[in-house]
Formats: sequence, structure tokens, C-alpha cells
Amino acid sequence: MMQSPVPHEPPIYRRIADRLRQAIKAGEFRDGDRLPGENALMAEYGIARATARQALAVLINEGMAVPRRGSGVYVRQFRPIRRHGSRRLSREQWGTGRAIWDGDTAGRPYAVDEIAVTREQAAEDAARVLGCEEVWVRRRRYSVDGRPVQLATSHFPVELVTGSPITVPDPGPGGVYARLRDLGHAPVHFTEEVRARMPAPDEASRLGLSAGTPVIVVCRTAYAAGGGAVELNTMIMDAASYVLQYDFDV
Amino acid sequence: MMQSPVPHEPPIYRRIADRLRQAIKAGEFRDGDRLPGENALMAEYGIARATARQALAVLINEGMAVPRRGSGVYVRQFRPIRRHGSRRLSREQWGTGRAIWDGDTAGRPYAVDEIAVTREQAAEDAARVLGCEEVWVRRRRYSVDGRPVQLATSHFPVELVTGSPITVPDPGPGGVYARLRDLGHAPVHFTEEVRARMPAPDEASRLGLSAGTPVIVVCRTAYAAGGGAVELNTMIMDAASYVLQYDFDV
DNA sequence: GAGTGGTCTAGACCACGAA
DNA sequence: TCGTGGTCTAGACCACTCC
Repeated sequence: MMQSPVPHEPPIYRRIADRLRQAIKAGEFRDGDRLPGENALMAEYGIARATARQALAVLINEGMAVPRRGSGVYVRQFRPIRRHGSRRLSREQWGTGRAIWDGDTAGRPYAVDEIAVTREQAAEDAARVLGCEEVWVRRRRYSVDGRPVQLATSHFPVELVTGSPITVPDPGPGGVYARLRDLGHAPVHFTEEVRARMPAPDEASRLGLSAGTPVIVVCRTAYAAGGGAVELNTMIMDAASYVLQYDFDV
Repeated sequence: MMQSPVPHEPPIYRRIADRLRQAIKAGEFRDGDRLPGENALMAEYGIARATARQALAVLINEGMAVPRRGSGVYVRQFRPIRRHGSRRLSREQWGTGRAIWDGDTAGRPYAVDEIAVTREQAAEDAARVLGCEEVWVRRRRYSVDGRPVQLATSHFPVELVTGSPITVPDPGPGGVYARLRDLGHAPVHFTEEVRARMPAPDEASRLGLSAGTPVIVVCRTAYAAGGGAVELNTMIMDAASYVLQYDFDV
């Protein structure tokens, strides 16, 4: 029946959300703490269920809170991984049998699963960048501390890599870049495009993302000495789990 | 009264959202097209108002659709700006009287407003990076095609820049980097940290962001030849309006 | 003025988690 | 078992946009 009493003020659910957000920032609720639930808000403010839900939905969609069914709504916790752009792709890393990924996690244990290697018709953008009709595609998922954090999809021109270890699940020490070097197509230049957006439903489920979590999309192209593109790698990362770092001189 | 008929299927609102999403991807709705509204969904699926709203809220929170009050829900349009990381900060740009920003917009007109220059106590992180207690802070907002796309906040150590044009709204040709060079503290190295998250309410309103739009946060530190940090610049960008590009060699 | 999305109420049943 | 969040109905009034 009643609307917000004064027309030009924010609606009730906004004011409640603002209060909770402020309380979180002020430290009244710490990372992982349980927030007042729907019932608590209904009682405290004398509002309907849907309105209390709406207030909590604001924080959830902002990524500040995470709902846990049957338990409550909790303040979100962050533990970003630092991923070095320019530094991590230096030749020392993949030249000496280390996988690139090692450099990202700063010692934290990681896991790779959902590995799939297939030969496919190249999508339009991949065909344009790599300059070929058909590609080998390597898909996999990375997890840190038992939590999935990244989906990666690499494309390679068939003419370059067919018959090499790049076309099998485990490419051996040093990863695919070491194999490209073995084939005489060592990458010497990289371009990375960085975007951010909300995840598609399948991405959200594969990464275990709750509402209010964007993904960072990094699209990396690796070029060999001749100037040709030898790999196109699209990475979809849980934005709450990553900090990307790029260093460069003038 | 009725719930979703089969327990393990997705709820009604999800299925409707999925259908709409698929229709958008299939091209049945193009950028800027109007989607079926709440009333249309209620009639088509025989559902309550709140359920139709919930279905549309999914797409809105995914950033695929934008609600327009009194009008309808529309498919979102993207027009990203390409921002070059390593290339754009080359000395030619800011050494010759051009503002850095020119390189970003690829010829599209841009505007700067909400400029404020103040002297402040440094926040903890700024103090640590810049190694000083007090800082000059330059805040401003950038717009392209009449739409705000970026909020920027630069910090400078007081000892370095007090009395220079950096402490007034218009620092002159070449921008603050040209003035730092004039002062003998030309930046020679940059570090950029890139994150993504959902915007805080004030950021959303200053950037005019609708729900479902994340922001990209770039935190750039500029270092002079001696190795000291001379600027700390935090940029908050509408993620739907930007593609960041970084180039680097092995 | 008709139609749109925005907010709100007052109920209901469900699946799930913890005790 | 009980409280939690998840889904849904059937109404209501409002501000806004478009015609």
C-alpha cells in the first residue's frame, strides 16, 4: 500500500542497501560475516519480503555479498591472483620447462581440468587473425585453491602444429610455447586485448560465479619472428580472482 | 500457486531469460531493438508481473539489455574505445603538445569535465607508492560522444609539483606528463594494474551506468628515471566502452 | 491518456543447510 | 525440525514516455 513517504528520496530498498553497504565499509561486517537476512530486514524495517529481498539483491548484484541457500547472505571475500603481462611471457619462463601459469599464482597450487583438444573450422575472427580456415583448439580450465578461476581457449593454425605435441592434451615441459619454438615458430611478440563484462550463464556455471561477478576477457595473440600470428588465446577470468599487471617503458 | 512443473528444470523466469538471450544471439533482436515488455511476457507465458520482471532482470544484470522507464527494455549497444597501453604513452605523444587521451578515442570527439584539483593528505596506498604524506590530486571525468566513459584521479607528491601548472585545472599543452618533464621528472616507466568489478553507486551515477555494467579499474604508476614514483593515476572506466590493448615483446 | 517500467504489499510453497 | 534463501501469484500506486 504505502510507497516511499517522500517522492524524491531513494526507495526503501535502496536506503536499506546503502545502509548495509556503509556498514560493510565501516567494518561492522567483515569479509565472510553474515548479513541480516530477509526475515531480519522485514522485522527491522517493517517491510514485505520482496522488498527485503530487493535490498539484498542490490548488494549481491554489486558483488559485495554472496547468498548461501539455507544459510544466509554473507560479505564477499577477495583473494586476487596477480598475473604479470609483459614480464611473465619472457623467454626464460617458457624456455626452461616451466609452464607460464606458474608465474601467475605466486606459489599457490593450481590445477588444470576439462582439457579438450580438437580440430575445427576457424571462427571468423580466429580465421582473420591466424590467416587460415582450420585450427587446432585447446580448451582447459584452471583452478587455484580448489576454485575455478579461468577458462582458456587457444587456437593454432593447422599447417603449423598438426602432428606436434600441441595437438595432444599434454604438450610436455614448457607448454605450447616451447613446442612452437621447437617447430621454429617461437613467439616474439604478444598483443593482449582486455575487456570486462558480465558472464554468460555457461561461463558463470563453469567458473562457479555468483551474481554480481564480472569476468575479465583477455584475448592474446602471439606472433612469430616472421610477423605471422601463431596462437590466439582467449582467457575468461573470474574478475574477483585476478589483478592483471602490465609494465612498460617509454 | 504453481511452481515450475518439474523440480529439476530451471525456473520459469530463467527459461524465459534463456529464450530471450538466444533470440538476441540469433539476431531476432538487434542492437537497440525493443524486447518484449513485462505485459507482453505476462500474456505470452501466463505468468505474474513479478516473474516477468525477474526474467528481464536477468538480462539487465547480464548487461545484455537496458531498461528505459516509460518506454521498454532494449538490447544493449556497444561502441568500445580502444585504449593502447604501451604504445599510447610513448614520448612522442606527450612530448609534442598532444594530450594522451587523443590516442584513445581514434578521432572521436571527447570532453573533460568535473575537473577538481586539490591538495590533500595522501591515502595509505598513495602514500606508500609515492613515498610522501601529502599529495596534489587531480580529478576529472572524460566523455566521448556525449557519454561519460571514465573517471580519473591522479596523485602527485607535493614536493615535486607544488607551484607548477600541474596544480591548476589546465596544465597546458602535453598535459601533466609534459609538465613533469619540464620539472625534470619525466616518466620513463609505467606499471598498470587492471581489475574489474561492479561499480559503487556513486561511480554508476557519475558514469551513467545501468545495471549489469562492470567497471574496469586501471591503476597506473609512473616512474621517473631515478626510479621514484611521480604519479599514481586511478582510472575507472565503463567496461562496455573500452578495450584495453597491451603490446610487448619477449 | 495509454502504456511502460519502478516500487511495494501480503500472502504461498519449495529446496536446502544446519542443528 | 526449523530457518534460510528461491520462486511465484495477484493485486496496487507511482513516475515516466510517447502519442
